[in-house]
Amino acid sequence: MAKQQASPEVKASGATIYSVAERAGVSIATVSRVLKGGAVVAETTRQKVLTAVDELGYVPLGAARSLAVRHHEAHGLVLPELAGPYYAELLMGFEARAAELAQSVVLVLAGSRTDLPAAVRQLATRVDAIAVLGSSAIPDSVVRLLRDMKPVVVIAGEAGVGVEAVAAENLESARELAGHVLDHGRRRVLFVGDPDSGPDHRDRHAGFVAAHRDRGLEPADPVRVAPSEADGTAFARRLLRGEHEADALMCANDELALSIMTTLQDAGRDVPGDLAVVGWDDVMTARYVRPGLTTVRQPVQELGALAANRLHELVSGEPPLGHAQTLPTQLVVRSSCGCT
Amino acid sequence: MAKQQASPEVKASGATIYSVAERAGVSIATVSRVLKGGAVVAETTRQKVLTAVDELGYVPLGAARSLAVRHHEAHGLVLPELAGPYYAELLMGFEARAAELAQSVVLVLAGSRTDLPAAVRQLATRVDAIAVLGSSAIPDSVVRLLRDMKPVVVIAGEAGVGVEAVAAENLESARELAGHVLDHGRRRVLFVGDPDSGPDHRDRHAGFVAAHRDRGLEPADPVRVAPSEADGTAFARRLLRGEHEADALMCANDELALSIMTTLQDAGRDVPGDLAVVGWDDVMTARYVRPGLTTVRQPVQELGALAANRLHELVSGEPPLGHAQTLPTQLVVRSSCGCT
DNA sequence: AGTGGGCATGTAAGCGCTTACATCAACCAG
DNA sequence: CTGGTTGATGTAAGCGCTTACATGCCCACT
Repeated sequence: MAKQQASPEVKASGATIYSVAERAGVSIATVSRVLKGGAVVAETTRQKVLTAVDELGYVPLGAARSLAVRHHEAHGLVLPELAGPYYAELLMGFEARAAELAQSVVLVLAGSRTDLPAAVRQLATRVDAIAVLGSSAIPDSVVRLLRDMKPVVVIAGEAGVGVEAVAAENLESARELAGHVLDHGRRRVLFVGDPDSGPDHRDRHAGFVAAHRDRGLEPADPVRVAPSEADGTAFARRLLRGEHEADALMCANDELALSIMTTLQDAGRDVPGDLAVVGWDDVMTARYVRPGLTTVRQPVQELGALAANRLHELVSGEPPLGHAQTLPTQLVVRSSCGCT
Repeated sequence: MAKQQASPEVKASGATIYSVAERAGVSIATVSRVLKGGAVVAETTRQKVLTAVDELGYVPLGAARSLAVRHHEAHGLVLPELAGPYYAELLMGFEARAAELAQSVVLVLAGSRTDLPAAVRQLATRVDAIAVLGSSAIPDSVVRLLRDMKPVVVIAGEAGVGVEAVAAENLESARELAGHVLDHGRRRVLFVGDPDSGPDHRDRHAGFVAAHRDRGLEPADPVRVAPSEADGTAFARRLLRGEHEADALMCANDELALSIMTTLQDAGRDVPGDLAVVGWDDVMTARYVRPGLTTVRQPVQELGALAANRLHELVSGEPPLGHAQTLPTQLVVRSSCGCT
């Protein structure tokens, strides 16, 4: 019988640092050193180890390493869902920055969990720090829960004791946007969206109010509508039925604005002639519809990256910031507001 | 001096199963049992433990558990990026199913990695199985690498030795879509997209060819264009300059179709009068543009869920399927194809 | 030749869990 | 009473890594 030989087709595993060490004829410490790199190892030894790793198809067990070094090298991210471009972009920015920092990202979508507290509790078990989206879809209680387990940063939400926040600017840009609409001569502009659905939308509404006050005008009460296509369409129908009076709509996000605008157009209304419509987010569709949707662009990816970055700094022991970090936004004027 | 007492404001950690056991006056085995549930523990003991857990703010260390039980209870997912709704939806479906199966999901975006092989190698270190998107953005070498480390399923890609595949149907629906366009009387239809950018687009092109052959027609050569907005716009400009001749375009995806369609319209061309345009994916914008974009809807979320499911079955020791699993798609006829 | 200092490697002690097995008390049947 | 059950808990052996420290070797000096 010839000497035994590992068949290369075998799906690996079973190989541990011990089997590698044995095959290479060295100690496990040496294997660990060559795998990690950076330590002094003789070149010939290194080669022997690398060969053994290869032949055995050795894949280190992350859990063992994590246990030994006592951290996970992973960040958690909790988002409501991924419909629409906003969260996806946020996630891209987050993941990209996390990758640079050599952190894995483990994702939890609140929408698909029947037991969110349990899900985040279990998330906390396997990451070093967690970013959460500040949204009504993610109750405060969850943030509090997280907070005394791991470092937490809230995205587009509010800072609190033990919780940092990063956000895009809302109030001033909303004030600017609403002002822009009012300066077109519109006098009955409605805020469509729910100021209570999160600090983000609350601030947009606050800007809406401020712009009116700036001009000595009295703002109308907000029309409370969930920020989704379906709810936008439903609102548009009510508008068509005459249940609301308006010459302009400032919507809490683009999905709302777009669904409303097209529903009105399909019913023969002229936008912006009869009614101006503006949104928030600058989603892809905003530049494809006619008239182009006037909206506000947020640096969403940067926001995600910033969150990942703060998480890492927090984990690395940097002191928590007392205040929220805010990123500037940009008014994108197209034609739906009445501009030509 | 009064007895020492833990302040509740302290950010936890440091607490281990040992400290909990000590505080509760039991052994670590008992703590483990109550935390895991399902084992016989006296009610009074359970309460003592729970109280101690609470007071100490104990968060179990996932790595330690993983090491002891010898699996991660996590699935990896490798996607090219997250721009556009396709991948985001896929991810949603994947995450939702993974959640049901109590698996964490750790995400790797190829786009943000300078060293993808290293990234996936390190991913393999911390998950039990991995789903990869079959795309030219993710080289085959990466899939092969993964394959002899962990169970792998390729999404919208090809099965191979040791690699399962799940996909949405492409060929027949493409044949149907192309046939639909041809049956409108169009005789010079161009396939816009790159058949080599992945099995998905390759099959769509194959369907395009088949539909021509079905009718005794000779298909034009594909116009090789990357499936993105920018490349679509560039192609549209070439078309306007007369560099291509066509009365219909079958685009590899909606982003391409939409950017081409609006560029043509902005230049005064009539769609579908002068030129019919159809896409693939049924993104949100497809129903907002005028004319509505005729396209094909894929069950993207289900595809993600299916992948997560197979991963779990594979991990649980079920035998690999020899063939790819295919989900049906649905032709969505609007007006851009020439229908009224 | 003797000695000290690097360099390369090995030894072994954890890291914080799970779990098979051992123990022990309480109880019941004989 | 005694021995066998049963139920609740404890004991201790890993799981596969990292890393502080110990060891041993080779060589340059004196």
